[in-house]
Amino acid sequence: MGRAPAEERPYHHGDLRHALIAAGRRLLETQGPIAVTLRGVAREAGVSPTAPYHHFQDKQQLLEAIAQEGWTKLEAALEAARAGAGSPREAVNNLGVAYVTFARDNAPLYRLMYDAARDRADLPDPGQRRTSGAYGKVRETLVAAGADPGDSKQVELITAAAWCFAHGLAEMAGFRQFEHLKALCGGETPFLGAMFRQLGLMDGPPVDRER
Amino acid sequence: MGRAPAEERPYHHGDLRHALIAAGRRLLETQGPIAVTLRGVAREAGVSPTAPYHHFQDKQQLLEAIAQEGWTKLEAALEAARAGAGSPREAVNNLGVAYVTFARDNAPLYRLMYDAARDRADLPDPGQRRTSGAYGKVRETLVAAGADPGDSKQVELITAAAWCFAHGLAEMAGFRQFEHLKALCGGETPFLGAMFRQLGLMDGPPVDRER
DNA sequence: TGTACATCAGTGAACGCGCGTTCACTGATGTAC
DNA sequence: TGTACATCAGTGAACGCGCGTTCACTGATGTAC
Repeated sequence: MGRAPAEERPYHHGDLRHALIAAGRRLLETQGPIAVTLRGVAREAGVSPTAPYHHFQDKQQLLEAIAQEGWTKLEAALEAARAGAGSPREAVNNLGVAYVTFARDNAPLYRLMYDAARDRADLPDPGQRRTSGAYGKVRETLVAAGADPGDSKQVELITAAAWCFAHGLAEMAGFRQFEHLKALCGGETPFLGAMFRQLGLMDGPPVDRER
Repeated sequence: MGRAPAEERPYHHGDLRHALIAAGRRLLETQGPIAVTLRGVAREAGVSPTAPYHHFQDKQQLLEAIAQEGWTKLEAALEAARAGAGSPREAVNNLGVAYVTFARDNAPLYRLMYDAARDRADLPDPGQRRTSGAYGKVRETLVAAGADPGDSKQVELITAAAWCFAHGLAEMAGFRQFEHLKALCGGETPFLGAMFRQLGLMDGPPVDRER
């Protein structure tokens, strides 16, 4: 049952908290969201059904921890995408593609992230932390690509629009209806590029702000 | 328990199928998605736990029927919004606002609709029925507003973009982070208008955005 | 250094619960003759 | 028109299941003296 033979496993796990989060993500990806139960996660981690209570108050907190780790992963993926861009313009495109790619590669996790956020009516980081967090990264990148930092309302509008669009695209891109369009565009990535071009974020005057 | 006193209710319900769908939607809105169980729906309809089996093969089919009715309602809302517009341009805006409004006013139903669709990897109508259905309505309206009907790839791109954007906006608009921005815009509806304007669908004839 | 003891991190049995579904049934309805 | 009978649409008891959570416990670890 456990991941390691029982005789090698010490009584004290060492880092059960993270092991439980990892087990939860594993179940999420292989069995889907309904498999992520407290008992199921404990089972997957090779531990008794009550062990998780030493690390999480209840099931909800375990789910939140899994979601939180998802946001951290997403943030890292966005940072990597932005860092690899040759220009601010390219950074915006890369960010969008990275966002949708993350959502598609980790679909059940992505959904859990938003389910947890919805329960609190709050995204995990934007708003509070204005510069860090995934949302803040998008805003920064859009400003670097030419959004007028003096017009804060417009910056917020354009950031919100980009975020909503990426989210909608991420949730839709799995539907079969879009396969024909993807083929017309010549593949998944060109399709995403073409879609983001509809948003027109990158069609402004070519203002370059090297940092 | 039942909606009518037991002594007034005949043994044969008459239209239990629709009564169950209505009961399901009622539970969905008042108790949330986890309350929508087969037994719970039967209870809410004032009927024994096994009665639904005479109308639905299993729980999944009941959920699908609830979702299907949701799509029909959405379609009607979009049609009404389009019909009330003075110009094609206005129709596009109204359609977007109506979509998001529907999603916000029927949030749990809206989510169920997409959950059911995701299980099949298919939206319920677009693709197959090119002109009818909610998706087809959006496409028609965009063409009427100036999209070049000869460029079918561009029509599909713009329709997909509009749909994804509206969906993303619908899912995001409930988060607290956007309240400040809504206030800046002067309310919910102006906010939605400003957001849709970011998409640029209504700012002149669709230009060739290839660079 | 050794030891008593508090604390931490597990176990395993047990609980009550509501679920989806099956089964055999019964009451109501429609129809052929 | 009455009646036998098939069919339809409900009931209610029962099933096995897995869940979240509680409880009292035990083994392992850290620390004060």
